[in-house]
Amino acid sequence: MAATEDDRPAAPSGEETSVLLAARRQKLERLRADGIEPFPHEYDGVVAIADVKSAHEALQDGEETEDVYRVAGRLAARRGQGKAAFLDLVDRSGRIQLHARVDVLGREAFDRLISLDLGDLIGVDGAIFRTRRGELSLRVDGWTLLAKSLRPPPEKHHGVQDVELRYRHRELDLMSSPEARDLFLTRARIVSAVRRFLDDAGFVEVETPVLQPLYGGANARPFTTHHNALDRELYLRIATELYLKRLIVGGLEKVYEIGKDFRNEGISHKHNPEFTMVEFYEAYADYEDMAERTERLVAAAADAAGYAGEIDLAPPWRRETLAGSILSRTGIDIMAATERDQLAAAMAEKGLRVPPDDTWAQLVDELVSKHVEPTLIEPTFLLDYPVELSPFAKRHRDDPRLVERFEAYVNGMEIANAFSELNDPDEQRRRFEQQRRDAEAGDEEAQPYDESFLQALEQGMPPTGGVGVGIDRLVMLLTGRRSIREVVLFPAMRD
RNA sequence: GGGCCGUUAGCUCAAUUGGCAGAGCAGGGGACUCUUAAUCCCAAGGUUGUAGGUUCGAUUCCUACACGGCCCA
Repeated sequence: MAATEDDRPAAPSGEETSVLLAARRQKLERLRADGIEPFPHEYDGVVAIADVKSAHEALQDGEETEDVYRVAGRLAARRGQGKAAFLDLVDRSGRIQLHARVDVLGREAFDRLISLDLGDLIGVDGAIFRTRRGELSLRVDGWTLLAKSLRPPPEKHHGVQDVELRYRHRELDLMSSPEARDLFLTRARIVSAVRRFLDDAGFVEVETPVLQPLYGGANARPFTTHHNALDRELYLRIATELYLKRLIVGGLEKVYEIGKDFRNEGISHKHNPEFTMVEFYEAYADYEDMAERTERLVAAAADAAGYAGEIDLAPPWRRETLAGSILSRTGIDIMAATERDQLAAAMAEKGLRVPPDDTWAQLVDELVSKHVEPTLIEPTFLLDYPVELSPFAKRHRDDPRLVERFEAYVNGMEIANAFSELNDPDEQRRRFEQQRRDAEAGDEEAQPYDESFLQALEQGMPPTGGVGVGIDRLVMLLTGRRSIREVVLFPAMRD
């Protein structure tokens, strides 16, 4: 009968889409009806697929063994031949081909195996062999359903391509993309390497508050939240700096923290509102010492990541003063043009854009980010910042207009920031007062006045060097990714 | 915040000037004991991001919005 407008089924809706889901649910119910538990509790003795394969690389084409293994993972593909079938099983370490044969398994177990859905999780006992075509495979002697999958997996060959879907449902990206799995395993190795490097150097890992009565330690706006029982506002930290320095006051001497900071600012390829930072502080050290530690830490992380990029990260890195870098790129001497209008005039003379409301410090920042940063491809320390830009850094021993501070740049991107830490409490108090004036003048990123921190400094803090390294950016650098969202498992997304 | 691009089946992608919205994978039925993007046969799968507008007719043109990407600030 020819279909006409009138016999067409009613316009399909969400229910129609769920034909695929209904088929899987039906299989689930069938399994239960047949007395098979679709979600068993355990499966002991599993071996990584990569280990199974590497132990038998020497097998000849067509050679069979009775070396049996137990593997487990997700069913990724199926190629049936009627009374035999090949299936691909994927675990975190890799993929292995399974060979299911009715004469080995018996009719029932065989039929049940090949009627599984792609995406189902199974465990397999079997003997390793190499097919006549040369692929290491496992002959399925027995198998167990470990978890029924009730949703179809991503496309078998292309995986998830839609960027939005990859970010919102990273599990789909991970299950379908070995590259995605490798990336996040590499990220984990980088974090481990950072921790190991600092542990080995005698640093103590600590944890300081994420929820803070007062935020500080960076120029950024915070997220605020509310504590119900205390009925008060709390802030999510923007940095760990001030608490870590209190631990230096307390005598822990070398401390570090790896954790999330939260900054209430725009999202870009270099910025996620929550990001991972390692900060480490070392008593009796200055910023020069910290520069050496930083370049060695990054080299250690690069080694752990198997970094093979074009940029040479081996120490020692290039060192350049901030003022010198601006002078060489633009011909403007910020140490000569020390007044706001002087600098603005110098910039105008060179034909550079001058944001009319910017302060002297903001103009310097503008010059650096526009004209210097993009040129810093090889790893470079920019040294000696204007005091106005650095409320927690100690004055430069040779020039009172500067502080002893560096930012480390690689591939045009800032990856670290460090100071000889300001430990004179009276000087710190004056800096806070300046910040308060900046805030009153409308600077939303100015530091709040932190009396508690000042009291800590008054107890006496040894000369100290401190560094913060952005872990996400380090991972970007070491894995060659252009967006922070690629290296964060679940990046911030709009609803 | 501005500009450009994108959004079509569960997934990956097509669709001529504005003229019946297609394919591959996955899923359903069947054949197949060395396949590997397995193959072959059959059937099914759609509110084309959302809301409007123009038109006899819109996936296609226009407006707004949402989400995402790239570039700029």
